Amino acid sequence: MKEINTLADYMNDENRVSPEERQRINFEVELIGKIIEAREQRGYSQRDLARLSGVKQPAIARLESMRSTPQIDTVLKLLAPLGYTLTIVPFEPQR
Amino acid sequence: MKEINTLADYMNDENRVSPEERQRINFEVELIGKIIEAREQRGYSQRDLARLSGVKQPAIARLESMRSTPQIDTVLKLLAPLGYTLTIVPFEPQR
DNA sequence: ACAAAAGATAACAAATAAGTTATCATAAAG
DNA sequence: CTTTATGATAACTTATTTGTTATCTTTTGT
Repeated sequence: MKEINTLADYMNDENRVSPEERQRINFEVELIGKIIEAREQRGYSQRDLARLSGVKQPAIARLESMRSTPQIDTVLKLLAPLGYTLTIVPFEPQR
Repeated sequence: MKEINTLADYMNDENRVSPEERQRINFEVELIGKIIEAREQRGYSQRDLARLSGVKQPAIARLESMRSTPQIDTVLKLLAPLGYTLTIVPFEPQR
């Protein structure tokens, strides 16, 4: 039985987290990070971004603290005023 | 008053659809198209993809006919077995 | 010390995505 | 013609997101 001490250990354990699931979680973390980073870089408060995106401040707060899994249109509404969008790209499950 | 005859006319009318909203709708259409296309290219039925992704067949059918706005994790679950994922990229609202 | 702004959160309602189960119509295959 | 596979859909439940409104705490700036 492999020792699991950290979250990284857990995430990298093939028997517990599949490459697909890891990819998905990584993307979600990256996405939230990017939104927070871009928002702060532009000097926007959550309320500013709420006004610009049409998504309400409590929803932004929930999302930024990863207590919800947003719908795709919510994500795009938030990214747009931050100067980002999403694209679909090929993905090789790295073995 | 500008004449609106087709959906394209409507979508391209700056006074009705903002660049951000157009971008968002374009992405969602592209996404659905890609999922259908990739699924069929691989010879997968909706039931096949349901088994591979963990998303149920009725949910896939609703999504493919654009009668729902999926959550981001649902999108990623569907894209993974099709060999795709999402990335965040800069977006210039074209004037 | 005070005021203002920020992020977090609580509590509830409204909306909707997703699961569940079953069935239907259609098309393809035998 | 019958069977089989497929996509669509119906009906209902469950789970979750989002909106709404309000408040709280903390931080920042004066």
